[in-house]
Amino acid sequence: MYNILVADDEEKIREVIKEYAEFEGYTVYEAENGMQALDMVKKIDFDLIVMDVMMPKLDGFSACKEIKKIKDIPVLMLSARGDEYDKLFGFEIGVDDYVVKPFSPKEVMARINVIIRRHKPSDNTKNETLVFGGLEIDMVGRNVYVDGEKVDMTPKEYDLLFYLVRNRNIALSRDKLLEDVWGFDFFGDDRTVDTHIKMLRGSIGAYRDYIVTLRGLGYKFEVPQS
Amino acid sequence: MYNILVADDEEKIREVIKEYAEFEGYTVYEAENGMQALDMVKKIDFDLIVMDVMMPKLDGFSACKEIKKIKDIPVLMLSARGDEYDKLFGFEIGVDDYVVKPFSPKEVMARINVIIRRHKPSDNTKNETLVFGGLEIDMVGRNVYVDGEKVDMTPKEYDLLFYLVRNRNIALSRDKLLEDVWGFDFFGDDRTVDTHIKMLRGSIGAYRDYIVTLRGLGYKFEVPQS
DNA sequence: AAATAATGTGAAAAAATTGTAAACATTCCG
DNA sequence: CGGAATGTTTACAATTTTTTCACATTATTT
Repeated sequence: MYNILVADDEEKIREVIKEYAEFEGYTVYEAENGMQALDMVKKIDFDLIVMDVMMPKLDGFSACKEIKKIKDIPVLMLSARGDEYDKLFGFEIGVDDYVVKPFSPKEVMARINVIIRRHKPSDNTKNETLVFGGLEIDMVGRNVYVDGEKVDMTPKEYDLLFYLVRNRNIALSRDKLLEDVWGFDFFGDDRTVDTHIKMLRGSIGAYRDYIVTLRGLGYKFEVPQS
Repeated sequence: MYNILVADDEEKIREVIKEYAEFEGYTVYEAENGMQALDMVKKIDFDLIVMDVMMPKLDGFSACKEIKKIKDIPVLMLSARGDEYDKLFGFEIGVDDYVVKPFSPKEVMARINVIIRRHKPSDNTKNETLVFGGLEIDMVGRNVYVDGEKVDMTPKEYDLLFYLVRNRNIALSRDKLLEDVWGFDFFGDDRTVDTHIKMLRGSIGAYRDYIVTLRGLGYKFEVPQS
């Protein structure tokens, strides 16, 4: 019924959680590190990810950050220590809950149940398409309609548009866009953003000026008044 | 903006949470026991309830159960022990999160923020706008309105205005302005500031004298008392 | 009131930013 | 493997913005 991904480099930990979760009817997948988790997220739709902070290749926090860019999947973080800074940082980047090792499997399961129960109903709200005049945006289905006509775009265009729309009415610098849409590991040129904005504007045709240029800064999505 | 109810029989606990929460902009109400909390829930719409398990008259779990019958308000439970049984029971009756005493106020605040953010999906539609008479300033969206009319400005004008407004009622020397708005690496003329003040005053038209000249010093933003 | 100093203003010169297209690089697929 | 699609960089023109500077105006001091 529900798919769970358990990402931890310790096999024992994965085993324990898997056992408990499968007993409660979840389908459990495993990943050994953050990178692997990230790859799996791209392919499979998980309902929850249980992730260790300390993992080789890509640590839990970074993996979480990247995952949140792709899909809105709740994350339950496991940590070896109850370090408060870790916790605070985790909550900031969108971790939904936090369990300190050594943990009781029962508690972890209780928290998993709470998170899933809470996350599911909100799906109803998320399915809606945002409508800005003749520009309709369905982020879940990755569809964009211009005057009722569906338009195809490149992946980056979708990502960029969705990010702009999610953060509409907010001034976004090129750096911010690069960091959040491209990823922390992008070391390219500022102007790449401009090129994609150009293409995106081309794709949304008549609504091209919903994407406002903020000279000396970057861009923002804003529906013009009246 | 958000209303929080803190229910605990220990005044000290209530105080601490109240202090932290008010600092973050929440409106905090207090209840000394479960029964009082229940009564208040009937009258006031809270966005979150922080509740102790051990309370006179009506304990936290029972109060939570009763409250959930009336309204769907998220509950963050405080408990003296880290008793696993308590936790499991709490999650079952709809407790959203669980913090064990003694807790760190910062962690509690982080959890409060997470729960509220999750329950009320952020509304990006409107930004906080500072209003000075007919001069409205939305720094997040980089918008400035003069008598309801949106005005376009150059990057430096925005930066300068925002800086002046952020530091309103404070005398700012040209050097200070150059250092903070232009950057430490600007090696130009003092008078550059004057030119930009001139342009800025032009842009905000009727409200031009909200930017006050301080002879021999620099400038400041100050709304004149009629 | 005259002299002095500081600020306001307009316009030209200098600098920076952005839109765009095209070249180049990379990834994705069959 | 090879071609198509996508992504990135680069170059350049058009435009906007910033800075400077000369002079006007205003305020302050003597």
